Amino acid sequence: MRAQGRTTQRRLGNAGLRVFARRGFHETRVDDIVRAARTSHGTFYLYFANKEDLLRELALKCSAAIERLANDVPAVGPDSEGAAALRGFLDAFFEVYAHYGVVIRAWMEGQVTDGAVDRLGVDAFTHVARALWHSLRTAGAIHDEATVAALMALLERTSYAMSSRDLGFDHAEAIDTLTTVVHRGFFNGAPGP
Amino acid sequence: MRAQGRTTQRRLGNAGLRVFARRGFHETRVDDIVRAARTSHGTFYLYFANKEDLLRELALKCSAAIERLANDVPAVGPDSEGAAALRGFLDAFFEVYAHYGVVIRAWMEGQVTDGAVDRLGVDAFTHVARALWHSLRTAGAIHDEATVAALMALLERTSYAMSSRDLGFDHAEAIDTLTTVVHRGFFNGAPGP
Amino acid sequence: MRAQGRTTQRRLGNAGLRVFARRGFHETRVDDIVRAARTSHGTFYLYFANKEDLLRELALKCSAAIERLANDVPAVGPDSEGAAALRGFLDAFFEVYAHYGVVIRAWMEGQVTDGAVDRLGVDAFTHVARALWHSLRTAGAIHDEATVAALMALLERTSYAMSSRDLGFDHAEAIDTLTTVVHRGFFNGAPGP
Amino acid sequence: MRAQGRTTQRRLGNAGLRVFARRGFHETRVDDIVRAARTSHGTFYLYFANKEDLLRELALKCSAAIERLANDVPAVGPDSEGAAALRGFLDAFFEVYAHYGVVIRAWMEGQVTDGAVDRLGVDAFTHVARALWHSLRTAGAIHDEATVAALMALLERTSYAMSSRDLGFDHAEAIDTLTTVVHRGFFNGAPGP
DNA sequence: GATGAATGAGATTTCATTCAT
DNA sequence: TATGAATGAAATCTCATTCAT
Repeated sequence: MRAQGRTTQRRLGNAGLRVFARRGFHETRVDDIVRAARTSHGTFYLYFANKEDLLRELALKCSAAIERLANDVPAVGPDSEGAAALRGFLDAFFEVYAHYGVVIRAWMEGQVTDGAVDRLGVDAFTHVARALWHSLRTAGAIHDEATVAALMALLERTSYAMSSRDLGFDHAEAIDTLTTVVHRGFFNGAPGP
Repeated sequence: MRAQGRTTQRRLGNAGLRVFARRGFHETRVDDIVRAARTSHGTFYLYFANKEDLLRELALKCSAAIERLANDVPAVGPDSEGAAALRGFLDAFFEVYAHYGVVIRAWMEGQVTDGAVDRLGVDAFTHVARALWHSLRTAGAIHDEATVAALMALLERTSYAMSSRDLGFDHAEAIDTLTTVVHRGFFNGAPGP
Repeated sequence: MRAQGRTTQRRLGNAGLRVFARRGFHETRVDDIVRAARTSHGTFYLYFANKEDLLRELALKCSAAIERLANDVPAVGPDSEGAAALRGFLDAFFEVYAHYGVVIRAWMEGQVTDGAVDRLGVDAFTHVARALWHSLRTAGAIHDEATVAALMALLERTSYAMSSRDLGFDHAEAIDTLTTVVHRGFFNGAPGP
Repeated sequence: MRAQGRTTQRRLGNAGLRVFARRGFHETRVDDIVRAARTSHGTFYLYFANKEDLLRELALKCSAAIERLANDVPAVGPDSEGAAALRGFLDAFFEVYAHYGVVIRAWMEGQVTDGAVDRLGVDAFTHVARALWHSLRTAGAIHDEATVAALMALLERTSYAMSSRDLGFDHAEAIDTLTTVVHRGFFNGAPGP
């Protein structure tokens, strides 16, 4: 594949991400994607075996991004410095979600049927969870499985809400509050001034 | 419509809930529903204009169930009695979610296109959120909008995880832990012994 | 069949005529008819074998009405008295058409598949044509087959136009003019004053 | 759309005209059309939104043909030369009707639901009527609205009869007679020898 | 006599995918 | 490498007709 081909493939990938986000995976027609990418049906099938294959490719990129997140889980101390570190991580988390939200949801709803790729996603999230577990333990906080699951849930759900529906509150402020809540509720953060 | 008709309609509604839950709304074929309800295509279209219309009807019932939840948000004190009250509410919340999870997800993904019904759902969740806000205030805890949103997110996301994927942990135990986390993290609950 | 039954049957017949006229035979649903007759599907099939059967019944009544027309074709002299006689006939013709137009059209379009009934219609129109032929001959006018066909066509087509589309001209005036045209063009009527 | 596509679309249009003529619009199944055009269901819906849309396209062509007729209405003198000119026009009129009869009937029965296209048809016929009005006036004959309407009716109805049912008389002879009748009855044509 | 529920054959329509150019 | 045309399997939906009550 040469430069032109790679460009076309990338254009299709981006178009897919855009249209999936707007319409949802199932409601998206191949026709929508090729129109958004300003190319043709024939071309789409030149680069992807089918609609799911495109999702799979996007899922691969997404899992890589999540793995990077896992490596960036910081140590979170009880003081304001810990809160800042936590906040940086939450920022990064939401960033990934804003970009790959659809893919993540498709994942969670079991629409990624390729077992290997599905596994990659589960693994990536597991790594984030494990990193959080370590961080919680380091902080001397409760760190059993359920707590970690609850923390993950909180992050995912909030990300989803922030990326999909405009809930009428300020983005930065929301992260601030969430940081506080997570810091105190999960990481034994000290009550603020 | 007579008794027999009402029965059939109810049977179709229940079948829909079952099949939607198993297959997801988009993947469900009208054929699946009528087979599950042991009736015919024609009969389905006698009672519902189409698949979406069935979802709409289910959404109506669901919003009523959520409204009932909103009325049952208890006062949550810092002691173990408060924790027990909270736990009761969480139980009820998960119950509704286990029953109507698909509908709620369809709602959140914007598949309920009837504006009026969509509004009912938003309203119902808003009422729950407002009731939680009151309860947080009564408990003397942080109760700004973002905190409430985060709490709602935690409940929803955990409910989803518990109703859809078997995460390999015990149901009752999970609610226990969640109760503790929410009690301490959101309601100023006293640290356990 | 007792009085109540006959009433119901008549109600269905009238409803059919009404709905056929509004929607056309093919576009009419049995459902439309029973709703218009304020009765039920089951009842409809109590009195008619199917939708076509209703059309057949209406066609029977219609052919009787047309036969009566055939018997009322007057002698048409060249003077104003002849014109008056002609006008009376045209009035009657339009009357029948206004009532049974749909049935006649269904006939002409071959939607009455019962051969015997179709024949009744053809016969009835043939009788009218033959009566007109006699009248033309009596008047000393051209009276070959094609002329009669053309005259019939003129009557039918005008009736159709008058019964279906509002062409923005006055009904009575239209019959006056048509009387003049037919009188002069077909019956050797004397030019007016 | 490229050459191949245009060919296929035209093939479908012609097939539609053929099948509509044979079966009638309502009785025609999309299946009949694609079989006649030797193509597939999918292809049909590639070029037309549905059966009505095809009718609409045909109606567009038809209205153009009728507009051409309107421009070809000749002056009709009282002598045999006038009769010949009239005959030429009637020939053209029947030609159009033989080709587009179904469409015209569908029009008159209100099956063309697109208001704009319906309007085109009404306009086209109005133009023919207006041209006939001019011609009648030029000939010094009665030329009020109703007379023109009657003349139009005669032409349409005869065309319909000639194109749809074999009435057992000779085509050419029928036009001859009609020419005579119209010439004398409407255009003040001189009585023949 | 009357009813509304149920049916299923058949029609319409969609859309992922293949193919010839 | 790119394209638009073509396909047909599968889905949705309609509605005349039958039937149990």
